Amino acid sequence: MEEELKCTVKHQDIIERVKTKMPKEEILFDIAELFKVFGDTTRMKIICCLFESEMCVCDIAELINATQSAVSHQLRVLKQAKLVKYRKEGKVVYYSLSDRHVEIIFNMALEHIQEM
Amino acid sequence: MEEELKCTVKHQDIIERVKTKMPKEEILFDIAELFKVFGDTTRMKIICCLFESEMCVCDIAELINATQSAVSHQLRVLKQAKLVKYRKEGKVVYYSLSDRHVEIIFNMALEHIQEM
DNA sequence: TTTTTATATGAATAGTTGTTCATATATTCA
DNA sequence: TGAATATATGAACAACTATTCATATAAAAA
Repeated sequence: MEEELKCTVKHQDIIERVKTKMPKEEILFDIAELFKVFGDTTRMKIICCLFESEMCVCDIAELINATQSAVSHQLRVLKQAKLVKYRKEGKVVYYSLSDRHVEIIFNMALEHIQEM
Repeated sequence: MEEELKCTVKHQDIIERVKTKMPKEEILFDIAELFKVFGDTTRMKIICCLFESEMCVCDIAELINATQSAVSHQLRVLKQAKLVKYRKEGKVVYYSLSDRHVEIIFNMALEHIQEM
């Protein structure tokens, strides 16, 4: 790891400054994990469904044209990331977004995409 | 795909409404691709370095404790996603963020993380 | 109680991705 | 020109991930 690096540029002042301002390793990891969850088309579609209203699993599956199983697996990922919450009504489970951040983050990305 | 789905809940009114408001497949794909780029710790670290100032490859490598090769590969990914730009000065290449959206998206995620 | 329906989940598999290693390219310096 | 330095890149490999298939669970309906 060190041996391979022969570069000697090292703007030491900048390096020091950045080092102090850089978020902790653990926070960077968590943020990357969060973005990883957004980084899948199926999950992105599910999230978009939920912008409108809460929705049950089989409606989501129909809407995004995926199997019930695939949707259920991905909802679990979203649930673990605390991006969605759910309520049960008999045998039907209704999912919804857990907070407004999701939509804000989505819109920022959309804006970035559309400017390119 | 269809045969496995026996669910018959189908709130047809909601399905129709969501269908019309849902962004196009292609846009959702692009957004997911963008988030995928954010969804890696190494790239996240590189991005954080660049919040402060432009920086050359070997300084980034030293700062985040990664090999020159790994950093270079990931800078390529960031470049393809148009998240970073670069300028050459002799044999040294200085990378910087291509726009302010990156920081906004990052901060939204940070906020979300810290509320959980 | 048996059947049907809605959802969840484990295992297997195929596809993707990040790192490393070796090497290529390009620029500077002696 | 030749050596050293900064960066880029292709190939190989290991690790991870999303889907499918089969099946489990749980609630409702018959």
